[in-house]
Amino acid sequence: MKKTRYHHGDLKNALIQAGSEILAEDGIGSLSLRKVASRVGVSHSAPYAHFVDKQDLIAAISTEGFRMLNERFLAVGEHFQGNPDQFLIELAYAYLQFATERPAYFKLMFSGVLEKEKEYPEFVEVSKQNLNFLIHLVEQCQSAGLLKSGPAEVLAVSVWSLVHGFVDLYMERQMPSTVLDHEGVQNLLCIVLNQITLREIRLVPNI
Amino acid sequence: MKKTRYHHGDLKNALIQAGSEILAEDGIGSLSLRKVASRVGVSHSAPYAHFVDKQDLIAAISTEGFRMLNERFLAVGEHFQGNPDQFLIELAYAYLQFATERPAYFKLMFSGVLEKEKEYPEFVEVSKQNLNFLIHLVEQCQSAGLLKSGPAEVLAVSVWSLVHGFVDLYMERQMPSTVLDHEGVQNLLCIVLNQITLREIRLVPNI
DNA sequence: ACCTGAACACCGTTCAAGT
DNA sequence: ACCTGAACACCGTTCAAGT
Repeated sequence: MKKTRYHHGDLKNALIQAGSEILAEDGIGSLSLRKVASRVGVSHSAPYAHFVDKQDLIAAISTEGFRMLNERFLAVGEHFQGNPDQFLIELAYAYLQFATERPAYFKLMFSGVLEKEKEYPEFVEVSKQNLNFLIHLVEQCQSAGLLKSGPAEVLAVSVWSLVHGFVDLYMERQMPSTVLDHEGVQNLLCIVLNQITLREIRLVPNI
Repeated sequence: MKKTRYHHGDLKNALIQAGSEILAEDGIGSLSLRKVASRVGVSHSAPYAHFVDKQDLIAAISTEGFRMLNERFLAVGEHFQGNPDQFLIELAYAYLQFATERPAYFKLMFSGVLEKEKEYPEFVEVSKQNLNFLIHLVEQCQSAGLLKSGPAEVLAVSVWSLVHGFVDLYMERQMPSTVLDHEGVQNLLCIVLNQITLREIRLVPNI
């Protein structure tokens, strides 16, 4: 809020915000420290008072992305409580939706731009939250007879692999157009998801 | 072979080769046109006689990567002819192995570094070959009763999504260490793969 | 046809200096 | 404590000029 002050007040968050905007507008290739700095109206070296690195800024933006994905997961969770069939398909759909609506974020988060993620505790923390939510969801699907029994953690990894792989290949335009044109993305995602379910699940239009 | 000539002879391939080497040695962040040029001993503007862009060079290197992956697939195919159970697990393992042995290549190929892949016909061609091989393999697994029946193309997309997602998340260090330490990567990949098989398949040590 | 060298507009990062 | 400006070593890309 309080901008154009000579000490600015909250430059760190302003830089993260500006970085997110540049990412959304012009893609990952245009995300430079100097551009971020100039967008908030500070000198190109000002960011170094708040981030040790470009990597450090990227870690913050990436963490923000995982937080956004997390929010979508939680929204799905709250909306479909006690209906595991819908749970799984809506979670997958939320994943796909996030990727298509915020492609640059998705790319930043899952394309190894951030080199040493283990060194950023906030990043590790929010990643862990995402996985824990997924494990919890898998457990509910298991007790509803929708998924195989067995260690929920392992099954969560399977579900995540399938959904992430599908969405990633879709974003990379590696999905064969023959199949995409015929089925549509959402429908295809549903069919793919059914490879690991015990009962057939169906796509519902509303969220 | 004929180097240090003033017209060089085969600069285009030499640049691709040098780019591959830099990629393998120092990672994707160090891959610059200028460095590639200096490695083969030409001026920094010489590459522009053979590539319109940095993207153009990246397309060539990326295509090279898909060709390498293709070769590994074919090797698996030749080795395990008529044994669909081994087919599937070995294919997944080959995918994982390629990613771990050539992480920079894997990242380059599947991280959206190449912006408009559709504009590079060789890239499109080799991608198509990969998918066709996978479809063919899925058909064999289907007739052996290892995979669900149904359109092989759709199932191929499912298999690929699962394997790619697993390997990608593993490379991004998003796999929970709890499960990784307990199972081991290859074993976990096998367990994950079993989520889509009708019969249980097991990991075999040799390739 | 293929390559060079200077030039331009960008980068990330550092550091002495200012408030 | 927070920010600026000059400086350095890098980029991608262009273009007139050389062979």
